[in-house]
Amino acid sequence: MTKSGANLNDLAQHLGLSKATVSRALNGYEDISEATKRRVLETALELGYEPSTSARRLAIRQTETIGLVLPAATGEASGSFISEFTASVANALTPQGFDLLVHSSQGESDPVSGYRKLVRARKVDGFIVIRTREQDARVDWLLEQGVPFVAHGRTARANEHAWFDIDAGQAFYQATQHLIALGHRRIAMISGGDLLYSSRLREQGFREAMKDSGLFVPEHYVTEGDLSGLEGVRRGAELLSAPERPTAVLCVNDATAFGMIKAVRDAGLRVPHDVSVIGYDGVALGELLDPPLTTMTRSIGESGQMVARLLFEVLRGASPRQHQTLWPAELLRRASDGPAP
Amino acid sequence: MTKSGANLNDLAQHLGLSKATVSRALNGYEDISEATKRRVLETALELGYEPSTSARRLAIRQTETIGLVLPAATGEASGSFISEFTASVANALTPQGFDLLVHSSQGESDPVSGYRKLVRARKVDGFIVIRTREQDARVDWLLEQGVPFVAHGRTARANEHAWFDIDAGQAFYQATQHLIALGHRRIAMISGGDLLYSSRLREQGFREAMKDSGLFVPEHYVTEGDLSGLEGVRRGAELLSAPERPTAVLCVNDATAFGMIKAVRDAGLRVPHDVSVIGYDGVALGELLDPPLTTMTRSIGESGQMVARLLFEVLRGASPRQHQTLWPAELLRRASDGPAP
DNA sequence: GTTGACACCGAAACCGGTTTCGGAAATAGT
DNA sequence: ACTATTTCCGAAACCGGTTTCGGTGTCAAC
Repeated sequence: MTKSGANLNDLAQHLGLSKATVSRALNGYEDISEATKRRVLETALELGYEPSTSARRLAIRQTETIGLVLPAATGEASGSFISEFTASVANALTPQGFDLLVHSSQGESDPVSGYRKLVRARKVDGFIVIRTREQDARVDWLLEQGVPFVAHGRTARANEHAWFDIDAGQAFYQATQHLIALGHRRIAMISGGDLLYSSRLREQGFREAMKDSGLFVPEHYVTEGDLSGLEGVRRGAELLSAPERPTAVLCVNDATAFGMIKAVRDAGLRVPHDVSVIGYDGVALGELLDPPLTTMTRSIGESGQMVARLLFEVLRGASPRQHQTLWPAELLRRASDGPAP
Repeated sequence: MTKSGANLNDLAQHLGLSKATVSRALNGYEDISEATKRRVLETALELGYEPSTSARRLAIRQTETIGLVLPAATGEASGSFISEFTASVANALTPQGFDLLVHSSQGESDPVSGYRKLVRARKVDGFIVIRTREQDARVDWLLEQGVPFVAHGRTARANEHAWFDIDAGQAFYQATQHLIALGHRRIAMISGGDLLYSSRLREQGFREAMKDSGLFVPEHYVTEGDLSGLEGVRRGAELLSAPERPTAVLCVNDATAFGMIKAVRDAGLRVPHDVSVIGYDGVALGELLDPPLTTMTRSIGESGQMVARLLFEVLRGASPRQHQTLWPAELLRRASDGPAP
């Protein structure tokens, strides 16, 4: 892997200058004359010189790398989110000379162990934490260790760390209002439990909207899936066989909504004629469903960029308190919602 | 990031030994007595010593990192593939002490530039190349530079490099035979053009099976999508409005198949009663469709592990010729295929 | 009592950059 | 003309490991 010949020493000798001067010239220091700077740049180009990243990292005591550890149980549900998010983060890192190190914590029972490994080996300067939970062991540990990071999603300790989040609670509030405006009264929700803090917040958004409209939510109208389509089918079937069948069901994510739609079909009913269904995520496949899924969404790519930007601020030493960003989601109305029967 | 105190020097002094001895003790060299080895290990543990990865990488002239550059136009179609594949690769790399560096080539017109950057900066020891095309500029360049890599998927130069691939051609051959056995004669296919070499191979598998059964494939029966669901809808609509409407359609991937199913529905027909549809990929959401999608598949996680394993062989200096692996795919029969009308 | 082999360990070079500190030359100030 | 600044560059230390090459000390062999 060291076929490219020229290192800093070669370059310096070739120029009749010292390593120090060449290094500073290449890094644009002010105390090098314009003339030599130019000369150095030219010769560097000519010799095809490129600094060794390993040497650089050792010298500057930074890795210029940020870590992303993929959660263990990342079902198909969040597949496209993860790939798109990863790509956009990597993309935002590149212009700053940073790399993205992806680690997987499959097969490890402890969600923190991946982080611990990377920190102890000093392989990264900071982390991006995704799919946050309300009580998040990873966040606890990073906070305790004082490792820089920004979370995509809030936690119970959101006021202590930098985060970026989509205001899914607000989105569910509005979606609920939307359904109410369509005449629905018996509205249910398939939540995602504690797998995702956002799941609870979505639930709260739904509950508040109902309360604000003076509508009652029976106990069994809020049920907990696991963000998967299969659970959507099961929970959906339960909801539909309940004594007072709901006329609309909000789903914590699109995968669950797909399952819900299947459950409606299995029950011999139709969407949205008998039951309206709304999801969250905006996966492209929703467009192809029968009917096309109404959902809530926000550009994943923009989220990734935003998170990366926040992380740079944090690395620069900014207080996390000033780097907590909430963006609204939009209701993408397709055809799985309609007036109450 | 250098809060952890002990480095090799500290450790050596603390032990009254030299750096060299301590280093060799930690790396299990034979010329260190068992007694001191033990002593070193213990003290290292006690002091919480962990070698600096940056220093190590500089010294051994290796990065112990492999690069994965995400293709620019990776639509939602391959989202879950990429995330799952990435995770499994990262997972397989960890036990060997290797890291996965993910780079994105969004916004860059040249598919090679990402690779060039990583190689010049000496940030990786090798690459994993995904979504290969028949004429693949990335493979050409890596071959030319002599950079170690293994491809997930074949190319026109498959005999020159290491690769791992699923035998999708064979899978399509069998799927076609399966449809023929069900009585279908007018079978069409929505291909993926040159975006993916595998797409052509799938097409060939289909064509051969037809030929081997003495069936004719009209010109317009093989049409080219772009692997997206939307194109599936469009191409599907075209196929259905053709004079001799096909009774079965093979789709290059599941996303396209989803689109095809929608096209059938839009045309007022039913799957599989009027038209059978078969996809490829085995995405979980296919299970929730109406009807559940018949598809071809092979574990993505196993593929990732296999690719990683091959890469280690290549890095060890093995000839690429001995590291070309083809695995069969399986037909996952759900409910979108049936007897010819 | 040498000698040779062997088991263990240390000094120092090296990997390839960055950074501190100071010195020489050129310029400005009086 | 002589000092005081600047301007520009070099020597050397440093980052934290690995590796080469010897150099002891011990023990068996002769």
